[in-house]
Amino acid sequence: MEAAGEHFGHYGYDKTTVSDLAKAIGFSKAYIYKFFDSKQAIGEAICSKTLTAIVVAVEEAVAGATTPTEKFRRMFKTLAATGASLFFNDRKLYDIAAHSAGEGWPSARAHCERIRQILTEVIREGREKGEFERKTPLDETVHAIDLVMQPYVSPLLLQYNLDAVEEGPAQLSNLVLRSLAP
Amino acid sequence: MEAAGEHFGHYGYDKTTVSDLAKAIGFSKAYIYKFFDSKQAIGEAICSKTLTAIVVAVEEAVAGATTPTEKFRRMFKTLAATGASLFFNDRKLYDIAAHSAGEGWPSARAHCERIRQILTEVIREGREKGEFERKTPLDETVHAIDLVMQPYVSPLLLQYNLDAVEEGPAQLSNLVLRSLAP
DNA sequence: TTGGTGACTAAAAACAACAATAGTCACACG
DNA sequence: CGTGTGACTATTGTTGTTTTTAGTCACCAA
Repeated sequence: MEAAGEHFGHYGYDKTTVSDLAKAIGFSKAYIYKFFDSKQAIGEAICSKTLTAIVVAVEEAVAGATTPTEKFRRMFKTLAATGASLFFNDRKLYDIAAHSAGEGWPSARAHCERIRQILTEVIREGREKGEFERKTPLDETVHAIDLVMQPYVSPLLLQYNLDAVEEGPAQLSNLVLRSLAP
Repeated sequence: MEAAGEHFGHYGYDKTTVSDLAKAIGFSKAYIYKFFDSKQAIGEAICSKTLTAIVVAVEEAVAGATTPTEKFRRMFKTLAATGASLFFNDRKLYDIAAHSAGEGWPSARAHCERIRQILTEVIREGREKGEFERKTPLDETVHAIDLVMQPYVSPLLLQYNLDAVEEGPAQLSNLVLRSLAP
């Protein structure tokens, strides 16, 4: 896993062979296939790791805020910022994540699902505290906001929205929060 | 232009040569270059034509509604529906439009600009009639809603949102309209 | 039985030789 | 002088060939 992170991050997914990985850890290629079903499985594993880092950053940002309103703002902002940072600083890893999202790999699906869960929790808390309106069905609200965030959640879409990564989330947060007003 | 529409729509941009176009209209290839600076220019021209059809459909949908609220709903829905229809029925033309958006050609930029203008007009009218809130600066409101619609406006992004093309616009319309409530 | 491998194959990538194409230009015709 | 073109080139795409590479398997050693 460590070696894979190194190599994928440095040379990219396509340019690193399973033999390279084997050599790096001093074992034979065949042995690697005792632990991973395929090269793609290795890719998914490190993709998961990468995306989990984003989720962790988002969770920390949310935990660091007090009101649900502020939690939502930070959540959205952090999501876009860490995603963009990944794009600019670890392009090779980003490309794997984008590919993963494009192919609908489980790792990418899980990531979207996690983000959605965090969002649901923030909204739920906001409703409980009376900060957000309660008329619209929770599912509907969450789903709509999820759609709004999608361009910044999915690595596949993020790359087309990099120019809006600074202002976009803030402005969209404002819009969403107006729609959540009781 | 007619021949280009035919050929691009049938065989795709890459697979039709400028010579094909010349042959189709009974002139030499060199003569075409008296009217167009490059093959890309021809592509942009028919791309413009394609995207204009979408704008026209949207304009008609807006004109057919009475209240600004309804105008916005129809605008969004029609935008996504005609875009998706282009994708499924004229895939080759869609691909040109997507490529155009990806490369930032003027034709695609102009299209986004037109959509934004229509949106601005709808919001402005809604504010005048007291249907929409007036506290938020108009520019900010429009820009944020524009960001929300982007995944359905840009052919480049639309292709990744085809699964949400049925429900998405309706749900996002609801969200946006809640945010516009006075 | 658990930890580990070299040797193999089918599929895919890299490459090189070749063909097709975008774009130009000097020039012909009325 | 306006309408139109064949012939040319640099570049891009295609095609067929050779190398790599993902993935398997029978087998070895402790």
